[in-house]
Amino acid sequence: MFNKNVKYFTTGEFAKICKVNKQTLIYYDQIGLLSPIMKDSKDYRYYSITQYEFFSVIELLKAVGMSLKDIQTYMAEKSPENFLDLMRQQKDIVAKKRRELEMIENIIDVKIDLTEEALHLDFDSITIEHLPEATLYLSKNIEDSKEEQFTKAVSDFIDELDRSQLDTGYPIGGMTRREQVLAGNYDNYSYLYIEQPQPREGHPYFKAIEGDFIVGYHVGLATTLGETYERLFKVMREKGYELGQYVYEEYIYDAVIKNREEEYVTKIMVEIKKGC
Amino acid sequence: MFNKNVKYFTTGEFAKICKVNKQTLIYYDQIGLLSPIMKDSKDYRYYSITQYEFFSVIELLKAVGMSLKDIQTYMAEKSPENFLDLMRQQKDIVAKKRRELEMIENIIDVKIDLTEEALHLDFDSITIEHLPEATLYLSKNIEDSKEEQFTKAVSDFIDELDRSQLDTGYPIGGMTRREQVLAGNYDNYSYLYIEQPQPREGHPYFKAIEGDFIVGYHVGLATTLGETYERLFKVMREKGYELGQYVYEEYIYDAVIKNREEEYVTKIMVEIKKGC
DNA sequence: CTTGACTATATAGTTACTATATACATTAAA
DNA sequence: TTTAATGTATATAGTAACTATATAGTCAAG
Repeated sequence: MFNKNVKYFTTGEFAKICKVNKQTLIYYDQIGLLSPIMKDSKDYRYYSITQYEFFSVIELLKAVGMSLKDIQTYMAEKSPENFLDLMRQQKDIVAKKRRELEMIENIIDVKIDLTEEALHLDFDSITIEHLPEATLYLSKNIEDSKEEQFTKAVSDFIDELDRSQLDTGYPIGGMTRREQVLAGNYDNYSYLYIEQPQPREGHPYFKAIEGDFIVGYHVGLATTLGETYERLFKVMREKGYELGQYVYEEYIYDAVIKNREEEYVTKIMVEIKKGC
Repeated sequence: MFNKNVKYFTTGEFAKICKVNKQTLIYYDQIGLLSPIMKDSKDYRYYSITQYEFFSVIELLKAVGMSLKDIQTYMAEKSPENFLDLMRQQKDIVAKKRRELEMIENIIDVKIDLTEEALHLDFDSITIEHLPEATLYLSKNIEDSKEEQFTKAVSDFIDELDRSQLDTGYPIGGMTRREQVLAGNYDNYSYLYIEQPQPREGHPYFKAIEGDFIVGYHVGLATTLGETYERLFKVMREKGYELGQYVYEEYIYDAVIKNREEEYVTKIMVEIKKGC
């Protein structure tokens, strides 16, 4: 829309308009993606303002993730129809990217909330809490699983989190069945789980029961988890409770937040019921 | 949350879980960003499942645009407080990125609409149309401007489009004042403009008047625009109209869509009024 | 006991710039 | 009018974050 074709921009001026490095324009010229409309006898480049519209489409296509090579391939076969096709494809791609960012925003919010909460916790405390019903997405049953089975189950679980966008930012936890806990096998999980604060249709969710829990924190290596379990059970017995169906374990501080394994913090939630 | 520390993943298995190339994990190990929890005597790498949480945070930070170096810098100084700070920063960055993508989605929609419309146009037709009021964002006045002034004005205009997110995907057009058109100076624009279908507060917009226009299309180089203007004026006179305040020019097909300049199409909208 | 699938390292290639070195051109100030 | 600053150019090297390839050692199954 500028027929003032007499008026040209030098490489520096055009780079400033485009908000890129001058070298980038020279590079685009070299690879033949965007060449100046004119070169003078001294090989000085001159760009016309019509080329800005061209440049801004390149930027658009770059922003949606197209490679310069693919952009070039399109530019070699320009037509209104091809442009329409391209735009329609990119529309879907960019919508997907936008939704991904929205998911990341949610995950970040969850991480902020969880970390803020963790900062106010007293890791020495053992409390009896009434927890509301929670929706959990579970892995396959992994109780007594062998190495390959466990590996496969974890792999499948994480695959599904990715595929179905079930990664909410909440930690991945482990549920251990009452009988295993009583036998001292704290690390023989029945399921892995991840909390779903906004459960969606079409997934087989597990509803963690609403009820009373003894909640405590284990600071240190997983190998010494037994000590914390003993402390919890002591309180449980003192208060006249019996072990419920499941015990839940989640990392509060892990390798993402703490350097040394001895500083990792595990939250343990023991389902309890009044002894008869 | 997995104290089944006995169960390890080989590089290949872990790469599959993380959905990355095996070489990428080796690379991360080399730069010290994410090293396996264990190496055996044959230098085989073994990852524990706790490292997946770590990996997924790396992915999150990468997704919001952090460099591996910056991620590494954070990881060297981990603490709940630093993690919180980091997440709060990233929250804003990712929100900005999301809004950018939303803008791109809008631009793509506009480009699709405009291109679809263009496909149904008859470029030989000359029509008299009643156009509704339109909101335009204008450049500085560039009538009779010298080369540097013009360059500066264009540069400032485009800067402002970027800064204030006024790039709607509509073409940048040129408005020429009646007197210049009458004198045959079709290329002496008074203003550049871009249409704003959803005008926002706080900008000095120009309201293109609602009224009758002669609309025609010029196929070919801008240097021959005069011919099309003559055809338009002929129709104008025949129908007993007089030239209104401004003439508007926009590219329908430009370098983004057509290869050869002779195929470019310019839409010309001539404001008209009934002769007295 | 060999075959196929895995592991490792080392090195080179890739993309899209970005920086640097060197040389020539233009412009503004002394 | 010369000189200094700023601009242009090319050529080449460096960068980030992989990715591919070549070569060699390891392991488990038939």
